[in-house]
Amino acid sequence: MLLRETILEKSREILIKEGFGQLSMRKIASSLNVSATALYGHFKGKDDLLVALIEESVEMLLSELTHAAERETDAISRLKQAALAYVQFGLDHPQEYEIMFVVRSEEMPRYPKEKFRKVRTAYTMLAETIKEGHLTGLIEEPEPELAAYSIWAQLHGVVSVILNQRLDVKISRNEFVEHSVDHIIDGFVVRRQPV
Amino acid sequence: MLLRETILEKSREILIKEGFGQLSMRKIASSLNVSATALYGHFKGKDDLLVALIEESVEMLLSELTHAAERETDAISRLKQAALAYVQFGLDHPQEYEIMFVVRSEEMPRYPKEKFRKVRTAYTMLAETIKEGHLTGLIEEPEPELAAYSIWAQLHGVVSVILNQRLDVKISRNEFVEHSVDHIIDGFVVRRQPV
DNA sequence: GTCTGCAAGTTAACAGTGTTAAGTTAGAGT
DNA sequence: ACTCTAACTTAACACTGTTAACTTGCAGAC
Repeated sequence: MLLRETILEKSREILIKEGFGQLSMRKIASSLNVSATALYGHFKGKDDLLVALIEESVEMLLSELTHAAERETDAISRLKQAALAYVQFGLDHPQEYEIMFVVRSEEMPRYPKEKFRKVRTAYTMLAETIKEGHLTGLIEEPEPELAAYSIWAQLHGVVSVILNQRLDVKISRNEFVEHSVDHIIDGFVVRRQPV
Repeated sequence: MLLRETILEKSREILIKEGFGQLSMRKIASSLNVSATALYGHFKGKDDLLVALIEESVEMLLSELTHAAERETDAISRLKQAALAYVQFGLDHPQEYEIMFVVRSEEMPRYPKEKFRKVRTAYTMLAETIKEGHLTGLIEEPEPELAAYSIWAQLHGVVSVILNQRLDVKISRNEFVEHSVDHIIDGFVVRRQPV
């Protein structure tokens, strides 16, 4: 019996091992010793399968973000740990990150915007933390939601540049990440000691 | 006579009108009333054609960045104008931006990293400006090249999030851009007046 | 003026993609 | 025992990039 879960498992395996470009319905099917059309009984199409993979990946990411944040007490540390965890997730799971944030909805006409809503949940966590930091006076930011999107975008940029191998080989990856995350987060923080 | 230039022109037309996903060798060829294989006399393959398109687009972007920067005198204004121009270019030319910065080199096995070097020239401009601002004491940044990459990554994130339609509809695009660019650039600026 | 060589195109074909339509098959429920 | 249905099959369509082999027209050399 060919279950939905089995297909997803094998798909993720191929995705991780060979990358998104190599993930084809026929390849998934044949590696399960099954005809390609068999998959269409469990998923409406490749888009549908991909969305299922994406939703699983979002769960993974959210769980890691929550984990990273809950170890800290003050809003700023939480923010920074979450940011670092976000970047780390991208670097540790490049293929998963790609299907979540790089694969354009345009390539998936049948799942336009709504299905991607869940992807956005990542930023609400940021928004909450920022809002909290604002209330406790640690962060000067009148518009937490806007700031959350802004922070998210900037973190996404950091991950993208590394994953797309656009970084100069002379630049240390770790230094780059630290420098960027510091810059992204500390910009929102009220200077703790006067200059 | 079917010239290289004509192919590039038509390719760009299709790219802009229908998007990267719709840009196929056969479509380019047939819209030029020519067989698909004819293109292979002028380009080694689709990768090669794409790289040619990318190089043209990089020229466009660099010219706009230079233009935006040279209107200003101090390093900070130049930096901010260049940053705004970068984002604006991305929003004005989404398809061109995509082939430059989103299409992964993994999808183009024959043009691994080296051919993408020219894309990186954008950041050297930033590095120069930062270095200059550092010398004149307006910017506190001991590592201009690292900072340039960091700024670039963050700007790229801002553009990506908008282009991939990941931004909430309730968030104003202009506000988002302004907020983000301010945050990205001002973080490097020495506070002009004490708090 | 004929002949050669080459550049620029052609058609046919291969291997791959997502997807649909129609047919089979095995097993559970009545 | 019969029917219905879920899960699968093969065949086919319309695409994709790319290669090999063939044609055609034109410029330059003798």
